[in-house]
Amino acid sequence: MASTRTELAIKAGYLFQQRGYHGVGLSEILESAGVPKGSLYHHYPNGKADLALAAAEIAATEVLRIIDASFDEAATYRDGVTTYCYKLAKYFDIHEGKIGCPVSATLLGGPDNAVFRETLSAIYSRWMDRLAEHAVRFGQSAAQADHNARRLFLSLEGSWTLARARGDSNVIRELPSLVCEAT
Amino acid sequence: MASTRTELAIKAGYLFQQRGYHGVGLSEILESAGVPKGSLYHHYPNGKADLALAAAEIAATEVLRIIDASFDEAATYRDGVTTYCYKLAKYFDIHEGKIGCPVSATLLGGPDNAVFRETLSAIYSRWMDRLAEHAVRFGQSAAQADHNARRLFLSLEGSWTLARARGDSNVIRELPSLVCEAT
DNA sequence: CAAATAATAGACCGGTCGGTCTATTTGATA
DNA sequence: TATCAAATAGACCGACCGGTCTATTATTTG
Repeated sequence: MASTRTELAIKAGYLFQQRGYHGVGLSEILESAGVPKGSLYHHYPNGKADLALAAAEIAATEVLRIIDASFDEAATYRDGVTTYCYKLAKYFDIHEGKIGCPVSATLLGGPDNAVFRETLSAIYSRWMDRLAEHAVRFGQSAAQADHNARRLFLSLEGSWTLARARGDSNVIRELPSLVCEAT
Repeated sequence: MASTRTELAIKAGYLFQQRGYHGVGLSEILESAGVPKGSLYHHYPNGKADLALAAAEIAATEVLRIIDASFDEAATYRDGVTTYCYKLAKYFDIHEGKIGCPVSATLLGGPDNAVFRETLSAIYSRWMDRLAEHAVRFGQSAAQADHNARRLFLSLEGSWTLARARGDSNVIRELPSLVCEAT
């Protein structure tokens, strides 16, 4: 098992993704991670807010990892997009369709804090930049790559929401044909 | 002023859209609407949950109205999309960039309730269907129309999220060039 | 081994949560 | 005007919230 500190952030992350920052109480997080309250405030002196930022950071990095894994093994840009969407759909299913974008529920639902919004904005930019890098690697111009990265990202955010509402991950799997021009 | 019942739902809606179902307390809703607690439970016997459903329904209808207003006065499908996005961006600005999709924060952030998810799913379908109807009206085939409606809807949901994170409504205004093929 | 530090453990606190309940006021109807 | 339901008003409740604090146990380090 990961360190207590990491374990807390991961478990808190799952819960935040399901029911939002204010929808989850500390007691539930603590119980889910099997950790007493003293440990939480030892590792995260600012409590819930710290924990949410850490959880978002971990989730954001995990998504970057998935992006790389998807595009590194791809033959074309569209292949990468397809693999990426399938991996995310699988992730969605594993969590019983109760989970949305790994960071938006945590950070947008949180306190009206500027730090939260800026962190979220930075994470989104990181994702889009990475997607664009891969697009460039497959021969797209910088402008094309940015265009396609943003298009994919925005649609994906929407798909996550629609998938949760419908309880159906296929919405995510259908994305490639929606965002990529017909071959 | 609208009836107490409607006023409550509207004000509650704005607050839910900003901070999610669990992020807003009854006391704040009551204060915002200038209504005592007794009235709330008179008009909405099931309390907060009822109120959220009513708020979502009102917001959903308002969006349909905006869709119609945008496409009815348009010369082409793309014109309609552009007007639609501009209207929504303006709505976003009016509320100081603190507001997201008028229904997702309210219903997805709410109780883990099946009714909430089904209501949300139905609202989304209504929006996409209406968008597709207008697309057909501009000469698109049923398949094209569905494709474009879903593409617009998903990107728009994403744009709302990104706009909130960045505090910038231009993300929404840039949508038409992102989701419509180059003219 | 001794001392210091890190980490765990959980009792406890004031405040706020959503919800209930009784009382009063308002407005329609006879 | 008398009656009755609709609506308003807000005191009150137990539960839970995030957070603080002290005590104890592990772990490192001299």
